[in-house]
Amino acid sequence: MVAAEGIRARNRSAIEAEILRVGREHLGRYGAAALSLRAVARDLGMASSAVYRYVDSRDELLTRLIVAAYDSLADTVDDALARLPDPAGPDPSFRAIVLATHRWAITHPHEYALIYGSPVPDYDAPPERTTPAGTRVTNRLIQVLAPYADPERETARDRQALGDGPDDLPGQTGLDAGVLRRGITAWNLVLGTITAELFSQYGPSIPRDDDAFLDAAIDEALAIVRPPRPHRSSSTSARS
Amino acid sequence: MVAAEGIRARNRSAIEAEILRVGREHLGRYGAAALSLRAVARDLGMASSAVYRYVDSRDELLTRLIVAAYDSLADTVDDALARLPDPAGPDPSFRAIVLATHRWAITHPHEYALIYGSPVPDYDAPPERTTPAGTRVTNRLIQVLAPYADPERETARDRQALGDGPDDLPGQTGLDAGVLRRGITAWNLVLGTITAELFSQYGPSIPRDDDAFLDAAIDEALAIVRPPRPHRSSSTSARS
DNA sequence: TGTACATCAGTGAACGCGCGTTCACTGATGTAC
DNA sequence: TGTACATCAGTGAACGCGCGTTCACTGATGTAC
Repeated sequence: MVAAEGIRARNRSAIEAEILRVGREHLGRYGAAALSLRAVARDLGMASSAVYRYVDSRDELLTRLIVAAYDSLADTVDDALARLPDPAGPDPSFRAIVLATHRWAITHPHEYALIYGSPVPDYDAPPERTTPAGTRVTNRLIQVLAPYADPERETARDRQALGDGPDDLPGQTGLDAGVLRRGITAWNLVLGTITAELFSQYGPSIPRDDDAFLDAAIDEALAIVRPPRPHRSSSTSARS
Repeated sequence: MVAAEGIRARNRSAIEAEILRVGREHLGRYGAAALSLRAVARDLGMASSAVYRYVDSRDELLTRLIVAAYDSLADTVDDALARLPDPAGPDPSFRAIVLATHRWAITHPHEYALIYGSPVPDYDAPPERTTPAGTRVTNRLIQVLAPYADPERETARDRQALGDGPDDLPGQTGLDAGVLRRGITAWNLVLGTITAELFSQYGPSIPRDDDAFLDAAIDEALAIVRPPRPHRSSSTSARS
Protein backbone atom coordinates (compact mmCIF):
# COMPACT_ATOMS: atom_id res chain seq x y z
CA MET A 1 0.00 0.00 0.00
CA VAL A 2 1.70 3.08 -1.25
CA ALA A 3 -0.94 5.50 0.06
CA ALA A 4 -0.74 3.99 3.53
CA GLU A 5 2.81 5.18 4.08
CA GLY A 6 1.60 8.54 2.98
CA ILE A 7 -1.04 8.41 5.69
CA ARG A 8 1.41 7.56 8.41
CA ALA A 9 3.79 10.24 7.22
CA ARG A 10 0.95 12.71 7.01
CA ASN A 11 -0.19 11.90 10.52
CA ARG A 12 3.33 12.23 11.70
CA SER A 13 3.90 15.65 10.25
CA ALA A 14 0.44 16.75 11.36
CA ILE A 15 1.28 15.88 14.94
CA GLU A 16 4.70 17.43 14.63
CA ALA A 17 2.99 20.61 13.54
CA GLU A 18 0.54 20.33 16.45
CA ILE A 19 3.42 20.08 18.89
CA LEU A 20 5.04 23.15 17.42
CA ARG A 21 1.74 25.00 17.50
CA VAL A 22 1.08 24.22 21.14
CA GLY A 23 4.71 24.92 21.97
CA ARG A 24 4.42 28.33 20.36
CA GLU A 25 1.23 28.95 22.29
CA HIS A 26 2.90 28.07 25.59
CA LEU A 27 5.86 30.22 24.65
CA GLY A 28 3.50 33.12 24.07
CA ARG A 29 1.63 32.54 27.28
CA TYR A 30 4.32 31.66 29.78
CA GLY A 31 7.66 32.55 28.21
CA ALA A 32 10.61 30.45 27.16
CA ALA A 33 12.00 29.61 30.59
CA ALA A 34 8.68 27.99 31.50
CA LEU A 35 8.39 25.91 28.35
CA SER A 36 7.74 22.34 29.45
CA LEU A 37 7.37 19.16 27.44
CA ARG A 38 4.96 17.77 29.97
CA ALA A 39 2.69 20.77 29.73
CA VAL A 40 2.71 20.61 25.94
CA ALA A 41 1.86 16.89 26.07
CA ARG A 42 -0.98 17.58 28.50
CA ASP A 43 -2.43 20.17 26.17
CA LEU A 44 -2.28 17.70 23.31
CA GLY A 45 -3.99 15.04 25.39
CA MET A 46 -1.13 12.60 25.08
CA ALA A 47 1.26 11.00 27.54
CA SER A 48 4.34 13.07 28.21
CA SER A 49 6.51 10.22 27.02
CA ALA A 50 4.77 10.18 23.63
CA VAL A 51 6.20 13.56 22.74
CA TYR A 52 9.62 11.95 22.63
CA ARG A 53 8.57 10.17 19.43
CA TYR A 54 8.63 13.59 17.76
CA VAL A 55 11.10 15.68 19.68
CA ASP A 56 14.51 14.70 21.04
CA SER A 57 14.34 16.81 24.17
CA ARG A 58 13.00 20.00 25.62
CA ASP A 59 15.96 21.92 24.29
CA GLU A 60 15.42 20.64 20.81
CA LEU A 61 11.82 21.82 20.90
CA LEU A 62 13.08 25.21 22.02
CA THR A 63 15.50 25.29 19.11
CA ARG A 64 12.69 24.53 16.68
CA LEU A 65 10.57 27.27 18.19
CA ILE A 66 13.42 29.75 17.90
CA VAL A 67 13.87 28.90 14.24
CA ALA A 68 10.12 29.18 13.73
CA ALA A 69 10.13 32.59 15.41
CA TYR A 70 12.94 33.87 13.19
CA ASP A 71 11.10 32.59 10.14
CA SER A 72 7.82 34.08 11.25
CA LEU A 73 9.41 37.50 11.67
CA ALA A 74 11.29 37.24 8.39
CA ASP A 75 8.12 36.18 6.55
CA THR A 76 6.30 39.20 7.95
CA VAL A 77 9.12 41.47 6.84
CA ASP A 78 9.30 39.94 3.38
CA ASP A 79 5.56 40.32 3.02
CA ALA A 80 5.72 43.98 3.91
CA LEU A 81 8.52 44.56 1.41
CA ALA A 82 6.60 42.74 -1.29
CA ARG A 83 3.65 45.05 -0.78
CA LEU A 84 5.70 48.15 -1.54
CA PRO A 85 5.39 49.76 -4.96
CA ASP A 86 8.16 48.39 -7.10
CA PRO A 87 10.93 49.47 -7.16
CA ALA A 88 11.03 51.04 -3.72
CA GLY A 89 13.94 53.13 -2.49
CA PRO A 90 15.97 52.40 0.61
CA ASP A 91 14.06 54.79 2.84
CA PRO A 92 10.55 53.39 2.37
CA SER A 93 11.97 49.88 2.40
CA PHE A 94 13.77 50.44 5.68
CA ARG A 95 10.66 52.01 7.14
CA ALA A 96 8.58 49.04 6.00
CA ILE A 97 11.02 46.60 7.61
CA VAL A 98 10.92 48.48 10.89
CA LEU A 99 7.15 48.81 10.98
CA ALA A 100 6.71 45.13 10.14
CA THR A 101 9.17 44.18 12.87
CA HIS A 102 7.39 46.41 15.34
CA ARG A 103 4.01 45.00 14.44
CA TRP A 104 5.32 41.46 14.72
CA ALA A 105 6.99 42.24 18.04
CA ILE A 106 3.87 43.56 19.72
CA THR A 107 1.79 40.67 18.43
CA HIS A 108 4.42 38.07 19.39
CA PRO A 109 6.06 39.55 22.51
CA HIS A 110 7.43 36.31 23.90
CA GLU A 111 8.81 35.22 20.57
CA TYR A 112 10.44 38.62 20.24
CA ALA A 113 11.90 38.22 23.72
CA LEU A 114 13.15 34.81 22.68
CA ILE A 115 15.24 36.11 19.81
CA TYR A 116 16.02 39.68 20.88
CA GLY A 117 15.75 39.52 24.67
CA SER A 118 17.97 38.01 27.31
CA PRO A 119 19.25 34.51 26.59
CA VAL A 120 17.27 31.59 27.97
CA PRO A 121 19.03 30.22 31.06
CA ASP A 122 20.72 26.82 30.69
CA TYR A 123 20.17 26.82 26.97
CA ASP A 124 22.58 27.42 24.14
CA ALA A 125 21.11 27.63 20.66
CA PRO A 126 23.07 25.53 18.15
CA PRO A 127 24.21 28.16 15.62
CA GLU A 128 24.10 25.77 12.68
CA ARG A 129 20.37 25.46 13.14
CA THR A 130 19.43 29.04 14.07
CA THR A 131 21.76 31.04 11.84
CA PRO A 132 20.00 30.49 8.48
CA ALA A 133 16.65 31.75 9.75
CA GLY A 134 18.30 34.24 12.10
CA THR A 135 20.07 36.13 9.35
CA ARG A 136 17.15 36.50 6.98
CA VAL A 137 16.08 39.93 8.23
CA THR A 138 19.65 41.11 8.52
CA ASN A 139 20.27 40.11 4.94
CA ARG A 140 17.23 42.01 3.78
CA LEU A 141 18.51 45.06 5.63
CA ILE A 142 21.87 44.81 3.94
CA GLN A 143 20.17 44.46 0.59
CA VAL A 144 17.88 47.41 1.23
CA LEU A 145 20.60 49.73 2.48
CA ALA A 146 23.10 48.76 -0.20
CA PRO A 147 22.35 51.85 -2.32
CA TYR A 148 23.68 53.94 0.56
CA ALA A 149 27.07 52.26 0.32
CA ASP A 150 29.78 54.84 -0.14
CA PRO A 151 33.37 53.66 0.17
CA GLU A 152 34.59 57.25 0.23
CA ARG A 153 32.70 57.87 3.42
CA GLU A 154 34.19 54.85 5.16
CA THR A 155 36.45 55.81 8.05
CA ALA A 156 39.27 54.04 9.79
CA ARG A 157 37.03 53.65 12.79
CA ASP A 158 34.38 51.94 10.68
CA ARG A 159 36.96 49.44 9.51
CA GLN A 160 38.24 48.91 13.01
CA ALA A 161 34.76 48.39 14.39
CA LEU A 162 33.79 45.80 11.79
CA GLY A 163 37.01 44.33 10.52
CA ASP A 164 37.64 44.27 6.81
CA GLY A 165 39.15 40.90 6.01
CA PRO A 166 37.47 38.62 3.46
CA ASP A 167 35.80 36.64 6.27
CA ASP A 168 34.25 39.72 7.80
CA LEU A 169 30.99 41.31 6.91
CA PRO A 170 32.45 43.87 4.52
CA GLY A 171 34.28 41.09 2.68
CA GLN A 172 31.21 38.89 2.58
CA THR A 173 28.80 41.52 1.36
CA GLY A 174 31.08 43.59 -0.84
CA LEU A 175 29.86 46.72 0.95
CA ASP A 176 32.07 49.21 2.68
CA ALA A 177 32.46 49.05 6.44
CA GLY A 178 30.82 52.47 6.74
CA VAL A 179 27.30 51.58 5.57
CA LEU A 180 27.47 48.33 7.42
CA ARG A 181 28.46 49.92 10.68
CA ARG A 182 25.88 52.67 10.32
CA GLY A 183 23.27 50.14 9.25
CA ILE A 184 23.88 47.96 12.28
CA THR A 185 23.77 51.05 14.48
CA ALA A 186 20.47 52.13 12.96
CA TRP A 187 19.09 48.64 13.50
CA ASN A 188 20.27 48.69 17.09
CA LEU A 189 18.39 51.94 17.54
CA VAL A 190 15.26 50.31 16.16
CA LEU A 191 15.56 47.21 18.33
CA GLY A 192 16.37 49.34 21.37
CA THR A 193 13.23 51.37 20.77
CA ILE A 194 11.03 48.32 20.28
CA THR A 195 12.55 46.57 23.29
CA ALA A 196 12.02 49.59 25.52
CA GLU A 197 8.39 49.82 24.48
CA LEU A 198 7.74 46.10 24.74
CA PHE A 199 9.39 45.51 28.08
CA SER A 200 8.05 48.87 29.32
CA GLN A 201 11.40 50.09 30.46
CA TYR A 202 10.21 53.66 30.51
CA GLY A 203 9.51 55.20 33.86
CA PRO A 204 6.00 56.34 34.75
CA SER A 205 4.01 58.14 32.05
CA ILE A 206 6.55 58.03 29.20
CA PRO A 207 5.82 58.09 26.31
CA ARG A 208 2.20 58.40 25.41
CA ASP A 209 2.09 57.54 21.74
CA ASP A 210 4.40 54.66 20.91
CA ASP A 211 3.71 54.83 17.20
CA ALA A 212 4.62 58.51 16.97
CA PHE A 213 7.71 57.80 19.01
CA LEU A 214 8.80 54.96 16.75
CA ASP A 215 8.02 57.04 13.70
CA ALA A 216 10.41 59.73 14.88
CA ALA A 217 13.02 57.16 15.83
CA ILE A 218 12.90 55.74 12.31
CA ASP A 219 13.72 59.17 10.94
CA GLU A 220 16.69 59.33 13.23
CA ALA A 221 17.78 55.84 12.27
CA LEU A 222 17.57 56.80 8.60
CA ALA A 223 19.61 59.92 9.24
CA ILE A 224 22.34 57.62 10.54
CA VAL A 225 22.51 55.43 7.45
CA ARG A 226 21.63 57.98 4.82
CA PRO A 227 24.36 59.97 3.09
CA PRO A 228 24.66 63.49 4.52
CA ARG A 229 23.80 65.20 1.19
CA PRO A 230 21.10 64.43 -1.37
CA HIS A 231 22.16 61.19 -2.94
CA ARG A 232 22.16 60.15 -6.59
CA SER A 233 21.45 56.46 -6.91
CA SER A 234 19.81 54.20 -9.45
CA SER A 235 16.95 53.08 -7.22
CA THR A 236 16.44 55.97 -4.80
CA SER A 237 14.35 58.17 -7.00
CA ALA A 238 11.60 55.60 -7.53
CA ARG A 239 8.73 56.39 -5.18
CA SER A 240 5.43 55.88 -6.98
CA MET B 1 22.13 45.84 78.14
CA VAL B 2 21.94 48.47 75.48
CA ALA B 3 24.89 47.14 73.44
CA ALA B 4 23.35 43.69 73.28
CA GLU B 5 20.47 44.85 71.16
CA GLY B 6 23.04 46.44 68.95
CA ILE B 7 24.76 43.08 68.57
CA ARG B 8 21.58 41.30 67.57
CA ALA B 9 20.69 44.05 65.14
CA ARG B 10 24.21 44.02 63.78
CA ASN B 11 24.11 40.27 63.27
CA ARG B 12 20.79 40.60 61.64
CA SER B 13 21.84 43.16 59.10
CA ALA B 14 25.10 41.30 58.52
CA ILE B 15 23.19 38.18 57.58
CA GLU B 16 20.74 40.16 55.52
CA ALA B 17 23.70 41.52 53.60
CA GLU B 18 25.11 38.02 53.20
CA ILE B 19 21.86 36.82 51.72
CA LEU B 20 21.86 39.67 49.25
CA ARG B 21 25.49 39.00 48.41
CA VAL B 22 24.92 35.32 47.72
CA GLY B 23 21.71 36.12 45.89
CA ARG B 24 23.59 38.52 43.64
CA GLU B 25 26.23 35.86 43.06
CA HIS B 26 23.62 33.29 42.05
CA LEU B 27 21.96 35.86 39.85
CA GLY B 28 25.27 36.46 38.12
CA ARG B 29 25.98 32.79 37.72
CA TYR B 30 22.63 31.28 36.80
CA GLY B 31 20.32 34.15 35.88
CA ALA B 32 17.14 35.45 37.44
CA ALA B 33 14.77 32.68 36.41
CA ALA B 34 16.95 30.17 38.25
CA LEU B 35 17.22 32.17 41.46
CA SER B 36 16.26 29.84 44.30
CA LEU B 37 15.92 30.46 48.01
CA ARG B 38 16.99 26.90 48.75
CA ALA B 39 20.18 27.28 46.76
CA VAL B 40 21.00 30.55 48.49
CA ALA B 41 20.38 28.94 51.88
CA ARG B 42 22.62 26.01 50.95
CA ASP B 43 25.41 28.37 50.00
CA LEU B 44 25.07 30.13 53.32
CA GLY B 45 25.15 26.84 55.21
CA MET B 46 21.78 27.38 56.77
CA ALA B 47 18.46 25.57 56.60
CA SER B 48 16.25 26.74 53.75
CA SER B 49 13.56 27.66 56.23
CA ALA B 50 15.92 29.99 58.09
CA VAL B 51 16.06 32.37 55.15
CA TYR B 52 12.44 33.17 55.80
CA ARG B 53 13.49 35.04 58.92
CA TYR B 54 15.07 37.62 56.62
CA VAL B 55 13.13 37.50 53.40
CA ASP B 56 9.40 37.21 52.85
CA SER B 57 9.56 35.10 49.75
CA ARG B 58 11.59 34.34 46.66
CA ASP B 59 9.92 37.19 44.82
CA GLU B 60 10.78 39.64 47.53
CA LEU B 61 14.44 38.64 47.31
CA LEU B 62 14.26 39.19 43.58
CA THR B 63 12.81 42.63 44.14
CA ARG B 64 15.65 43.51 46.49
CA LEU B 65 18.18 42.29 43.97
CA ILE B 66 16.61 44.36 41.25
CA VAL B 67 16.76 47.45 43.40
CA ALA B 68 20.37 46.62 44.27
CA ALA B 69 21.19 46.25 40.58
CA TYR B 70 19.67 49.61 39.72
CA ASP B 71 21.59 51.21 42.55
CA SER B 72 24.83 49.53 41.58
CA LEU B 73 24.53 50.81 38.02
CA ALA B 74 23.54 54.28 39.17
CA ASP B 75 26.46 54.41 41.63
CA THR B 76 28.85 53.48 38.85
CA VAL B 77 27.42 56.20 36.64
CA ASP B 78 27.53 58.81 39.38
CA ASP B 79 31.14 57.88 40.11
CA ALA B 80 32.11 58.32 36.49
CA LEU B 81 30.41 61.72 36.37
CA ALA B 82 32.11 62.81 39.55
CA ARG B 83 35.49 62.02 38.03
CA LEU B 84 34.95 64.41 35.13
CA PRO B 85 36.66 67.81 35.24
CA ASP B 86 34.19 70.24 36.66
CA PRO B 87 32.08 71.66 35.09
CA ALA B 88 31.74 69.18 32.26
CA GLY B 89 29.58 69.84 29.22
CA PRO B 90 26.74 67.62 28.06
CA ASP B 91 28.80 65.74 25.48
CA PRO B 92 31.56 64.43 27.74
CA SER B 93 28.98 63.81 30.46
CA PHE B 94 26.78 61.77 28.18
CA ARG B 95 29.81 59.87 26.91
CA ALA B 96 30.86 59.15 30.50
CA ILE B 97 27.40 57.86 31.37
CA VAL B 98 27.37 55.56 28.38
CA LEU B 99 30.85 54.20 28.96
CA ALA B 100 30.12 53.61 32.63
CA THR B 101 26.90 51.81 31.74
CA HIS B 102 28.70 49.70 29.17
CA ARG B 103 31.46 48.80 31.60
CA TRP B 104 28.91 47.92 34.26
CA ALA B 105 26.89 45.86 31.79
CA ILE B 106 29.77 43.68 30.68
CA THR B 107 30.92 43.12 34.26
CA HIS B 108 27.35 42.43 35.48
CA PRO B 109 25.67 40.76 32.50
CA HIS B 110 22.92 39.00 34.42
CA GLU B 111 22.09 42.09 36.42
CA TYR B 112 21.95 44.05 33.20
CA ALA B 113 19.65 41.39 31.76
CA LEU B 114 17.52 41.68 34.87
CA ILE B 115 16.82 45.37 34.41
CA TYR B 116 17.16 45.85 30.65
CA GLY B 117 16.43 42.38 29.27
CA SER B 118 13.24 40.41 28.96
CA PRO B 119 11.00 40.40 32.02
CA VAL B 120 11.38 37.54 34.50
CA PRO B 121 8.54 35.04 33.97
CA ASP B 122 5.89 34.88 36.71
CA TYR B 123 7.29 37.94 38.39
CA ASP B 124 6.01 41.49 38.47
CA ALA B 125 8.23 44.06 40.07
CA PRO B 126 6.32 46.31 42.49
CA PRO B 127 6.85 49.77 40.98
CA GLU B 128 6.80 51.56 44.32
CA ARG B 129 9.94 49.70 45.29
CA THR B 130 11.85 49.68 42.01
CA THR B 131 11.02 53.11 40.63
CA PRO B 132 13.22 55.24 42.91
CA ALA B 133 16.38 53.29 42.10
CA GLY B 134 15.24 52.63 38.55
CA THR B 135 15.00 56.29 37.61
CA ARG B 136 18.34 57.42 38.98
CA VAL B 137 20.26 57.02 35.72
CA THR B 138 17.40 58.44 33.71
CA ASN B 139 17.34 61.48 35.93
CA ARG B 140 21.06 62.00 35.47
CA LEU B 141 20.57 61.82 31.74
CA ILE B 142 17.86 64.44 31.86
CA GLN B 143 20.08 66.65 33.98
CA VAL B 144 23.07 66.21 31.68
CA LEU B 145 21.16 66.82 28.47
CA ALA B 146 19.18 69.77 29.84
CA PRO B 147 21.52 72.34 28.22
CA TYR B 148 20.38 70.98 24.85
CA ALA B 149 16.79 71.88 25.60
CA ASP B 150 15.41 74.10 22.88
CA PRO B 151 11.67 74.77 22.90
CA GLU B 152 11.86 76.29 19.44
CA ARG B 153 13.02 73.01 18.02
CA GLU B 154 10.16 71.07 19.57
CA THR B 155 7.78 69.68 16.98
CA ALA B 156 4.17 68.62 17.11
CA ARG B 157 5.32 65.04 16.74
CA ASP B 158 7.59 65.40 19.76
CA ARG B 159 4.64 66.55 21.82
CA GLN B 160 2.45 63.79 20.51
CA ALA B 161 5.06 61.15 21.23
CA LEU B 162 5.61 62.25 24.82
CA GLY B 163 2.47 64.04 25.84
CA ASP B 164 2.79 67.50 27.32
CA GLY B 165 0.37 67.68 30.21
CA PRO B 166 1.68 68.60 33.69
CA ASP B 167 1.80 64.89 34.63
CA ASP B 168 3.94 63.97 31.69
CA LEU B 169 7.67 64.06 31.45
CA PRO B 170 7.86 67.52 29.88
CA GLY B 171 5.66 68.91 32.63
CA GLN B 172 7.64 67.16 35.34
CA THR B 173 11.06 68.19 34.13
CA GLY B 174 10.30 71.59 32.71
CA LEU B 175 12.11 70.60 29.52
CA ASP B 176 10.59 70.67 26.07
CA ALA B 177 9.29 67.46 24.54
CA GLY B 178 11.93 67.71 21.81
CA VAL B 179 15.06 67.16 23.93
CA LEU B 180 13.27 64.57 25.96
CA ARG B 181 12.16 62.59 22.95
CA ARG B 182 15.57 62.85 21.33
CA GLY B 183 17.28 62.02 24.62
CA ILE B 184 15.21 58.90 25.11
CA THR B 185 15.88 57.90 21.52
CA ALA B 186 19.61 58.38 22.01
CA TRP B 187 19.45 56.30 25.16
CA ASN B 188 17.53 53.58 23.33
CA LEU B 189 20.31 53.55 20.76
CA VAL B 190 22.87 53.10 23.52
CA LEU B 191 20.94 50.32 25.24
CA GLY B 192 20.25 48.65 21.92
CA THR B 193 23.96 48.66 21.16
CA ILE B 194 24.94 47.31 24.56
CA THR B 195 22.21 44.67 24.46
CA ALA B 196 23.23 43.48 21.02
CA GLU B 197 26.83 43.15 22.13
CA LEU B 198 26.01 41.50 25.43
CA PHE B 199 23.49 39.00 24.14
CA SER B 200 25.62 38.50 21.01
CA GLN B 201 22.77 39.14 18.65
CA TYR B 202 25.14 39.82 15.81
CA GLY B 203 25.48 37.14 13.20
CA PRO B 204 28.80 35.41 12.65
CA SER B 205 31.93 37.57 12.71
CA ILE B 206 30.35 40.99 13.37
CA PRO B 207 31.74 43.26 14.71
CA ARG B 208 35.32 42.82 15.72
CA ASP B 209 35.99 45.70 18.04
CA ASP B 210 33.06 46.36 20.36
CA ASP B 211 34.65 49.42 21.91
CA ALA B 212 35.24 51.11 18.59
CA PHE B 213 31.69 50.23 17.59
CA LEU B 214 30.23 51.70 20.76
CA ASP B 215 32.43 54.75 20.41
CA ALA B 216 30.98 55.44 16.98
CA ALA B 217 27.45 54.74 18.22
CA ILE B 218 27.91 57.34 20.95
CA ASP B 219 28.74 59.93 18.33
CA GLU B 220 25.58 59.04 16.50
CA ALA B 221 23.56 59.18 19.71
CA LEU B 222 24.99 62.61 20.46
CA ALA B 223 24.13 63.79 16.97
CA ILE B 224 20.54 62.90 17.77
CA VAL B 225 20.31 64.99 20.94
CA ARG B 226 22.69 67.80 20.03
CA PRO B 227 21.34 70.91 18.33
CA PRO B 228 21.99 70.89 14.59
CA ARG B 229 24.14 74.04 14.66
CA PRO B 230 26.92 75.07 17.04
CA HIS B 231 25.17 75.81 20.29
CA ARG B 232 25.68 78.68 22.71
CA SER B 233 25.09 77.50 26.25
CA SER B 234 26.39 78.39 29.69
CA SER B 235 27.97 75.01 30.43
CA THR B 236 28.85 73.63 27.00
CA SER B 237 32.10 75.46 26.48
CA ALA B 238 33.78 74.05 29.58
CA ARG B 239 36.05 71.21 28.51
CA SER B 240 39.28 71.35 30.45
C1' DT C 1 22.86 40.57 90.86
C1' DG C 2 19.22 37.18 90.10
C1' DT C 3 15.12 35.29 88.38
C1' DA C 4 10.92 34.69 85.23
C1' DC C 5 9.43 35.58 81.01
C1' DA C 6 9.34 37.10 76.09
C1' DT C 7 11.48 37.44 71.85
C1' DC C 8 14.12 35.85 68.27
C1' DA C 9 17.30 32.80 65.10
C1' DG C 10 17.77 28.66 63.36
C1' DT C 11 16.55 23.49 62.70
C1' DG C 12 14.80 19.53 60.29
C1' DA C 13 11.00 17.18 58.69
C1' DA C 14 7.25 17.38 55.84
C1' DC C 15 3.67 18.97 52.22
C1' DG C 16 2.65 19.02 47.46
C1' DC C 17 4.22 20.34 43.22
C1' DG C 18 6.14 19.99 38.39
C1' DC C 19 9.83 18.82 35.81
C1' DG C 20 12.87 15.79 32.06
C1' DT C 21 13.66 11.47 30.82
C1' DT C 22 13.66 6.24 30.60
C1' DC C 23 11.57 1.82 30.11
C1' DA C 24 8.95 -2.28 29.21
C1' DC C 25 4.63 -2.80 27.27
C1' DT C 26 0.47 -3.06 23.89
C1' DG C 27 -1.79 -2.59 19.69
C1' DA C 28 -2.06 -0.74 15.31
C1' DT C 29 0.03 0.08 10.78
C1' DG C 30 2.88 -1.25 7.08
C1' DT C 31 5.90 -4.72 4.27
C1' DA C 32 7.74 -8.97 2.02
C1' DC C 33 6.76 -12.99 0.16
C1' DT D 1 -5.47 -12.50 -1.12
C1' DG D 2 -3.24 -14.26 3.06
C1' DT D 3 0.18 -14.86 6.37
C1' DA D 4 4.52 -13.83 9.21
C1' DC D 5 7.16 -10.40 10.57
C1' DA D 6 8.96 -5.62 11.38
C1' DT D 7 8.14 -1.06 12.36
C1' DC D 8 6.04 2.51 14.64
C1' DA D 9 2.85 5.43 17.90
C1' DG D 10 1.39 5.80 22.15
C1' DT D 11 0.78 4.27 27.26
C1' DG D 12 1.52 4.47 32.13
C1' DA D 13 4.53 3.74 35.77
C1' DA D 14 8.64 4.99 37.67
C1' DC D 15 13.32 7.37 38.62
C1' DG D 16 15.37 11.20 40.85
C1' DC D 17 15.43 15.89 41.09
C1' DG D 18 14.73 20.70 42.97
C1' DC D 19 11.57 23.91 44.22
C1' DG D 20 8.64 27.31 47.70
C1' DT D 21 6.67 27.28 51.84
C1' DT D 22 4.85 25.79 56.50
C1' DC D 23 5.25 24.07 61.07
C1' DA D 24 6.35 22.58 65.66
C1' DC D 25 10.53 22.56 67.97
C1' DT D 26 15.00 23.95 70.61
C1' DG D 27 18.19 26.96 72.47
C1' DA D 28 20.15 31.32 72.76
C1' DT D 29 19.59 36.30 73.46
C1' DG D 30 17.42 40.11 75.51
C1' DT D 31 14.10 42.52 79.01
C1' DA D 32 11.43 43.73 83.24
C1' DC D 33 11.30 43.69 87.82
